[in-house]
Amino acid sequence: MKPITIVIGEDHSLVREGVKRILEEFNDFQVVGEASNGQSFLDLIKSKNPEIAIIDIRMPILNGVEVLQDLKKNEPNIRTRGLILTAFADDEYILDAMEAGAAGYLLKSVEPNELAEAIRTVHQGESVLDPKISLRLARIWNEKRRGNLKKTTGIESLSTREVEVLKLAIKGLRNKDIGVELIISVRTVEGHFNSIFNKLGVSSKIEAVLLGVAFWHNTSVEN
Amino acid sequence: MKPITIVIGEDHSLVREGVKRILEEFNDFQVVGEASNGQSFLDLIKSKNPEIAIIDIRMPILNGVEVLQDLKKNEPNIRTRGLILTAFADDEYILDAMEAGAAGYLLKSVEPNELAEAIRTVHQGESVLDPKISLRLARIWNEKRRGNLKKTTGIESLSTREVEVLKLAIKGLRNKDIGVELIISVRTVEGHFNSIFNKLGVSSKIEAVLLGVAFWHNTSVEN
DNA sequence: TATAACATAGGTATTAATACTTAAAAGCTT
DNA sequence: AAGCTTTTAAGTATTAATACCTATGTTATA
Repeated sequence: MKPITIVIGEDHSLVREGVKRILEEFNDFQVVGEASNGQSFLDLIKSKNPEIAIIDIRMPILNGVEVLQDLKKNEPNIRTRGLILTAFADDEYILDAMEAGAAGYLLKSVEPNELAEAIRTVHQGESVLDPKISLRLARIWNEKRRGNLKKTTGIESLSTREVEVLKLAIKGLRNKDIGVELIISVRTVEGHFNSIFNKLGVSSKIEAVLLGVAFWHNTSVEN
Repeated sequence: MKPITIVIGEDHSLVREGVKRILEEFNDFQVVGEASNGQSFLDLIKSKNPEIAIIDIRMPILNGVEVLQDLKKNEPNIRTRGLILTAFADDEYILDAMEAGAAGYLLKSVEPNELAEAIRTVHQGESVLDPKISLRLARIWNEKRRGNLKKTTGIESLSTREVEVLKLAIKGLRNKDIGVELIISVRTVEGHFNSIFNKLGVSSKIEAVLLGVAFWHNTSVEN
């Protein structure tokens, strides 16, 4: 029986080497390459054409999602299946990764055996999603598909336009510039912020921005 | 020759198991235990009394620094040497960890051989510090010892009062409330922000707050 | 001791942001 | 078709923030 060929993209050497050793203990896997940044990882996948690519999202130069997007866009012949393996359950990344064609999304808290099972599942053409994040994904998924559904809490209750506005604020833009960016009036931007404040239960842009940052960045599942 | 006894505290199974396998390849190391949260890690150290404890900072229940602090405070007989191994170069943690008696501070981007060398060095009674963060630590160290020194870049160039002001802004307070909190006039707060803007090269509180958040929270060295 | 940075704060002027109201077209859901 | 949320945006009023400048006492450092 031929082993499943795997490449690993992960910028932390220790994690990368560790995962490699874990996988090598299973005799149906063969690690055929590893990379420590997104660009060289992309090159690696193109040259080795492995069956499975284990992808860390946070990598220098190109992140894991961008690697997947590039493959989807430019390399229709590459049939490597991407399995995201990350420390964070970052909502945006989850959705982007799935849309970019990721076959699975796992957290680094999975056990070695679970990882092995996930690889085999993905190799057989199915998808895997870490139970810890499937609920979260379901919510975003519905939101995106139906436009909007009954929201529950905070950031997730914002409309798409409100999210756009808030994200620009998180980049440091002031209302006027947000308006220019989105080609709408400052007054409209102000109006959006008014809704945002109400939905988030805050009363200043800074508070809203802080909630946004906490939600979209370093959202550890443990917290 | 007796191997060096090691325990590992790390909440991500995959990383924990990976590090364990890496260490087991060296015949002068012996992993005698592992834990996935701070509390059980603390218990493990007390019961196994290993020579080296490899500690992830971000763990559930108790974080790595708290584990070290507890040992220092309550267990003078435990002579385990703590080696911090983390994905982030979080300034506050670095300093706290060193003060709590950490014998070393490494990033997960070290190579397996470097980790092994670090363990041996620490075992011989010396300290190790990842080169990527030693510069940063030196700066904080001086700052803390001498009160304040010539700062160079960004956040680190802020005076203590300016840091206080900015941190309150990061909690979402507006200038008036920051003044109330610090018992100074709003005008003074404004003045401080003026200096902060100049030092950080920005022109709004939101930008300053964002820089502060990036600096004090999830400050990945790679970015 | 002299210089520099800090922390304090007021003056003045301008711009930005927030609060609240109203309104109208667009797109869904029921 | 009626009802709902979005997205757009203006009116009006008030508060907050930013940009300058000046000034004074303190503290630290060369």
